[in-house]
Amino acid sequence: MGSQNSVRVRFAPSPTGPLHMGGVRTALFNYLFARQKKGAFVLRIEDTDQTRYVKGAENYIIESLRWCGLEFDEGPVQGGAFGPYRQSERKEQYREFADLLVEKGHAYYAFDTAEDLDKARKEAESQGQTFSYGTGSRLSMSNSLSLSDEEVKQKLEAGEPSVIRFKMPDEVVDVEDEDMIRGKVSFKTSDLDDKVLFKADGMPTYHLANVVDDHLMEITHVIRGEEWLPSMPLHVLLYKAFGWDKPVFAHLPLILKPQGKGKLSKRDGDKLGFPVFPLKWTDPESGEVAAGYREDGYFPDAFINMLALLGWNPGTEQELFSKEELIDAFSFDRVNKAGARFDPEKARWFNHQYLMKRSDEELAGLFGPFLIEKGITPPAVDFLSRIVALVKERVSFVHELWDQSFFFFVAPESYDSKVAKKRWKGDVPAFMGKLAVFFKDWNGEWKAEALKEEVSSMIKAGELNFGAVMNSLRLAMVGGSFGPDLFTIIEMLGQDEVVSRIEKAVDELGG
RNA sequence: GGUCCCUUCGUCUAGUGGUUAGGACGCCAGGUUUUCAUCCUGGAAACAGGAGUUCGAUUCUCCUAGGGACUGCCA
Repeated sequence: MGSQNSVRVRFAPSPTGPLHMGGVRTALFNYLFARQKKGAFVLRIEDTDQTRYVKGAENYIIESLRWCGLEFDEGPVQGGAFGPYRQSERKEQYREFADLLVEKGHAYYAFDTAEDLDKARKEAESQGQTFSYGTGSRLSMSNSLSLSDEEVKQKLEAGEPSVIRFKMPDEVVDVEDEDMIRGKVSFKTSDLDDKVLFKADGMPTYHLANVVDDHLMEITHVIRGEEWLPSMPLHVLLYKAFGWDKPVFAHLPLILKPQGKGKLSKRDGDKLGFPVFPLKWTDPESGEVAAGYREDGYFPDAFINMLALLGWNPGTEQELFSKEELIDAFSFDRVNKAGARFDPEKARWFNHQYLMKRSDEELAGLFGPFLIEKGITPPAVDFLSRIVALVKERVSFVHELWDQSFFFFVAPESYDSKVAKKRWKGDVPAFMGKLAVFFKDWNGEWKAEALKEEVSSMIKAGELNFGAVMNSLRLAMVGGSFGPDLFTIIEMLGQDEVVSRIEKAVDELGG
């Protein structure tokens, strides 16, 4: 076992495309556990299937985890004492372990072609059954158990393609394991088949590679998705066959789609308009683009917080957790067994909470590029920060700041007709003209409070409807019935701009 | 079909034999606000069904139903 029993966990994705948010959550739970136990978090790339390799996927995975703030201690980029960290680079070692199993009588060679297997499956299917390569059928297939030693030797020497299969015990035994999340889980070997461990192309399958590497890398806890639960007994048997200590397993519940049946997929995101991937991904083959949380404006800590609460809860009413708090509070016995439906609305809410926590200065800095995109030169940081402070509680994303604050940068181009119809009538238009003059002639300090006081007394003196005037004035300033405190806007806009906007409104809406 | 896993408000969930079944998101209503948003208050909303065990089941057991995963020389 590992030196001084320290915890070592790994996240072992396959570089077959962008990392799904479910994968990110798996990485997160591994990370939280490792950090809490002062252990190591390892990234291992499971690229034993050359046919499914997708260019850029590994990079994407690494960048995604970095964006999420899940830094690992060992991995393909920075290396470590247990490298290499790509299975393709560990290729040589697997054959010898597979052979070892054959020697020990726990595995055997099989020569059946893909066509043979296909045929067997179809045949079984036509009889309403499912073909299983295992104790009941292996003697009727082509392998080192059914063939004579001579035949086997001949085939092997002739270089005939062959795979190595695990030999399930002939006697029925119960394979049990204590899962950190599910407790006791048990399978009967009679229900299991002889899985391929080593492929004809010279590469191991996931099952062999994962067990060998987890052992060699001294992984103490295997934390992975529930989709691996059915192969748990095979892995347990593999550890036993090798005579190795097995790690502790934890199978995480799945993340389900917001509506309908099944697990969350890319299609759900397209359909309901939310990302399924941490980062934007452009498929190198088709050029198809998939949205990412980062590009959609989510903060990484909000994303992580939301993910952590999907399947785990602290048992208290706290919902907002920093990464450090998560590390501290996380526990497998508070991870749910049932799959969790993803709720895009709540994801939004999390982001809103995190946006509110950000300082105005930081948000102003993030807002700048959006202004430039609109052709506006961002004002000084302290001024932009004041604007952000006024509107940030109305948005969930930085990019939404524009819709709530555009009027600080440009005069409204149109006026909400419903508001105009309701407010801009009677004595109001004429009064607006007076207001323009009033503001123009104002000699005092240009401050919200003083201006408000003056305008209020003017309204009273003229016996006008307070709401109608205020809303009309707002209409002139922002173009509608929204936005922060009116006189704060007026103060920030400045005397000339305010006068010009009122004149423009009188011009367009009538005076 | 087979194997395994799962089942509390629409959703995420608390609950570990006796609770008015709690919180959050969303939704609705009222209040605050010159508007909108925030905020505050309130509201509707759940133990899948059936048998047991028990003085008493959301909680324990079994069955049924439903959901999910797996069932590749993919991971």
